[in-house]
Amino acid sequence: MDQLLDILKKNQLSVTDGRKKILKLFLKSPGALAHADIEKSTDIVFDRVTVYRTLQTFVEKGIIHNIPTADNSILYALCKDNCEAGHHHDNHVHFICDVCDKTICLDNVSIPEVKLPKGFRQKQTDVVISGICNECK
Amino acid sequence: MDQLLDILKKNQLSVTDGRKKILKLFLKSPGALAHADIEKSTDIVFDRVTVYRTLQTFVEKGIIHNIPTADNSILYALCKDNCEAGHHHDNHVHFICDVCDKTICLDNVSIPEVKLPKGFRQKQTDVVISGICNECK
DNA sequence: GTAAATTTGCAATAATGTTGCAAATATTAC
DNA sequence: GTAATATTTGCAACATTATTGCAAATTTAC
Repeated sequence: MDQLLDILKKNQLSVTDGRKKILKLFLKSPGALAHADIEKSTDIVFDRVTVYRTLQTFVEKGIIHNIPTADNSILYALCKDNCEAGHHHDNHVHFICDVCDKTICLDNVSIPEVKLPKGFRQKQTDVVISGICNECK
Repeated sequence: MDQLLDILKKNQLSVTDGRKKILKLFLKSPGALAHADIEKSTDIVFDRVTVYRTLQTFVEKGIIHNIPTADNSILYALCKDNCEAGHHHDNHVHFICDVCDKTICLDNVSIPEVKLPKGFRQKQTDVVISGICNECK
């Protein structure tokens, strides 16, 4: 059965063309996507606003998560199965290639423990590594 | 002697009111600053463009560095002494408080080693932890 | 001090993100 | 399938954030 429908229905979302196409993009893409990437994708001819709202919905439902970047861009990537709405268990490292500029989720590399000073309570840890990826070198 | 002048001259920058005031803000601030923080600061009455260019110059010279965030904001923080132009040795953890929304450089918490898959070459590692800081709890 | 180099502010422009509302589409009940 | 209801989409307008060129002002070097 169709994976797209499956994901959307599991999250109690109406199945629309926009959501299907954007979700398909994520499933096809090896790395993370910026809003601009999605808008520029020739497959998708939807309004800017629709893209914004779709991404927002997907984040709320836990289908995708956003990745911290040092520049001002917001990147989104698919969440693994164990993400629920509002609860992201996104404990892998993100890699940004300086050459091809792509962001890749290193699902196999887990985030190391970090001990914080007294009084700090830790909720989420993001690790972003930049350098040269395995395709560019 | 004046610390501000010292830093600016070491980096071969003209000493101007704007640069002095913005640099002073960073020296006073315990954590990281967003562009908006700097603009809103009552001390500074410079044009937006000047703030943008000053921050850009400071980053290029290695005086400040930017911090990755999961939302769209860009945060800047002072670099420690061992940063050179273009080469940031910014190996500490950044903490973002969910309550007061401040970003703090945890200079004492160093970044753990992360082993990458074959073919990846690592240049910089950023760790951003969010939660509740020692003042809000 | 003066000349040369740099920096600043203004204006215009571009890019990015948000909101309200009517039209279009999807879902539910039958 | 069709009708009623709920949701989503696109448009328009607007708000925020970022960038560029150029003349005026400031800083530096002499």
